[in-house]
Amino acid sequence: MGLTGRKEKILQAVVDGYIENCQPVSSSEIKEKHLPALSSATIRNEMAALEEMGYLTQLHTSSGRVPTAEAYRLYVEKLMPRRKLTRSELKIVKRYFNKKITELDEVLKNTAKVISEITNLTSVAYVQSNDAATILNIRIVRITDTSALIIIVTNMGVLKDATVNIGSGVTDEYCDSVSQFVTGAFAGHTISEINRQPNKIVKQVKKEYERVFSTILRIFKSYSHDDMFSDIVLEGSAKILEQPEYANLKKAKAMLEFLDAKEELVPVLQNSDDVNITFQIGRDNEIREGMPECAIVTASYNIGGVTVGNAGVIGPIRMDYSKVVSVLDYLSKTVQMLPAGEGAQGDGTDEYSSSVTSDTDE
Amino acid sequence: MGLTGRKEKILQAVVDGYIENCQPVSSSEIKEKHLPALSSATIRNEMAALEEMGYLTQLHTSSGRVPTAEAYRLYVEKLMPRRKLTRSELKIVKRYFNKKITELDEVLKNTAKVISEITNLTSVAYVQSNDAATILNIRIVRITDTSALIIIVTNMGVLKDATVNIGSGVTDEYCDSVSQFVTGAFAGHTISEINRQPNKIVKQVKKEYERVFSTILRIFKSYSHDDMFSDIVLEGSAKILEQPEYANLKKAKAMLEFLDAKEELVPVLQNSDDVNITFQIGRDNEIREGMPECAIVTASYNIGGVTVGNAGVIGPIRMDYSKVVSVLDYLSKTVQMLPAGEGAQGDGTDEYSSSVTSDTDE
DNA sequence: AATTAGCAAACTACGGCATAGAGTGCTAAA
DNA sequence: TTTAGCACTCTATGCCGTAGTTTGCTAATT
Repeated sequence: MGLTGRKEKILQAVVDGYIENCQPVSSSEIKEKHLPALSSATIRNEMAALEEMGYLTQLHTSSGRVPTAEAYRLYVEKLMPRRKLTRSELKIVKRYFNKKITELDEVLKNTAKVISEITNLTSVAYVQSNDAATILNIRIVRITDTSALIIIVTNMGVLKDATVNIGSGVTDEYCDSVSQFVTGAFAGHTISEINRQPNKIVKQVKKEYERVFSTILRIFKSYSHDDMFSDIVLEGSAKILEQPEYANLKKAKAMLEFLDAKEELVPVLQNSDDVNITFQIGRDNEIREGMPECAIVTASYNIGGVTVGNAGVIGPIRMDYSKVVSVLDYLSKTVQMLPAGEGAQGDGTDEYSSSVTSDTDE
Repeated sequence: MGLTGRKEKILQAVVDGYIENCQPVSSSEIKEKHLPALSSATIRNEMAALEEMGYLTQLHTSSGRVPTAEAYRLYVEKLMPRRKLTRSELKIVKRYFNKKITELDEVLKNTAKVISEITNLTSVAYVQSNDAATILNIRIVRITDTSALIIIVTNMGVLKDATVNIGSGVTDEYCDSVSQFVTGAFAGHTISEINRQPNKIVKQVKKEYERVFSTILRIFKSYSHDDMFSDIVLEGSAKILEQPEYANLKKAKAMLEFLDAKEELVPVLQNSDDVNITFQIGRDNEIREGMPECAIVTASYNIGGVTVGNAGVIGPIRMDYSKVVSVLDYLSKTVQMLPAGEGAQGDGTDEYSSSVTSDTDE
């Protein structure tokens, strides 16, 4: 069922007004600020209709109207104004990204900080575990007489390094031969392929390579989708308390507890890969049970078509979606993430660094 | 000025009572629960004296007494009961530490979680940057044609690995020769020695090694005390809101903002190395300016006489110090941290794992 | 000299009450 | 279809009085 232009205008006015003040919006307020040509009575009638349609509610019979979650969904889809970042907002971005950034962790942290600072909401960023990486090379490096370091190089960067304890005296020659063997075995395959059917890919393993071999398999396992490894960063959790909807201590606590359990946030933050920005607006079934009422907006960050991570905000359903979208959009376009997969280690040189361009292009 | 035994008893009763209920303690309450032999009037006189001495205050003329910060300081030093962990508390410890733990990060996180869960306070743990580690070996491993990974092995574990970009085609032979050179240059020295006078330790560097060399120096720099690298973990920040003293939204927000700025927490958490447990009880000059009123109790964790990190709690001045101390004490004695320095990488095998003994020995 | 009973004074916490103000829905007129 | 006018509903706020708690002080007691 479509909305007439006037209803749309009024709905937008209510949402905008409520986002701004967190106060029920009255008919006279709308008349004055947005539709002076109409009388408040007419606007009241339209608002009553919008309530009938499920877009508005009242807290009590003599209060103004408040948008429903459905109204916000329509708002982000059609109604909301598309902004660019203001000069001062761009300054904030630059402040965090103009220096050389050498670690993926830092990019994550800074992204989250920028988002939180500009939107004044709690933000979250994380690197997605990605088992689509293809193995290029595996190196075993002797550390002590009995232990060695495993280095796995993929097309998305250096994966993870774990030390493995190899009973007796380890020689460099032994390491080289294991390196050759495992590289030969795995190179060219993606991690998910290997996880799915390790036996098919590798037919036979020499007895003395067993230990290294199983350790490597274990590392791959930790990258599978089921047992997701991911680095998650939260910024500005105190900002939750600035939102009037969490002024109630009980609600504030529920929200903070939700944020505290970082690991459990991951499934909630997952968004569909084909869309750049995902909205989850207080629809309970979409999100974890027992979760406090809130909205989550996330953007996925891609490198060469592959999603490497997500970043976004968590806040009350009444949030400034327009601003949030503009920030997420801008960052996803301009912050160049390191061309390395999850768990990649830092880079001591200047070759990779995040850059921010001066202009947005919407 | 010493306290008579009776005054001590009354003071202890007030502190204990206030810790338990967060309610001003009245003379009659003390009479009933602790000193039935005395009249409330006598106790009132003593309490007035304790107020005169700076150990108690009242919120208003007709309220009971509340301990001052000074009272808590005396309490933790002399008055408080020394407990052992209860059976159920030990269970919590075991729940987090009975599985194999392979990464220092995990130990940190679990330590913080245990502390937070048992004390019901916000806890914090961090690994101290330690530049006392001695270099054993440095390996340069070829990753791609133009880049290599630097692995630094110290007596405290594998330090950090950074990729370095080496302009033209990198061969394994080149890597080996660089490895030999830098190992020869640095092995046997501590990081702080190298940071202090790199030129004295290494006289001359071949032109083609320059790049790798400077990258390594930069890594060492990041471990110096000035530019501290440290991993800091916060657990249960939502628990702050359970404390009545932060029921006020403004105070809660101040506290959460303080916790949000993790980096700034480090200097606050630093404690004197020679003492096992350090108390900072609302003495403003000791702690950062603008900090909300709170108490911080930290324990330092040592391996072989070297402090590898700290862990503790942050909460209201009125906290259950007795319980806090018993937990910190127990953990510092029984959780065996990984024998690896800061920044050590994970360990894919079972060789290192944290263990928890079943009994306390106080 | 120390302790205690008794009592007035101080102060908070709470519930009830009345009032002001904001906003709506409805009806009848334009 | 729109609007003016009005009664009705509900919240928010401040005021007031009362009940209850705890203290400090004084005078009596041990």
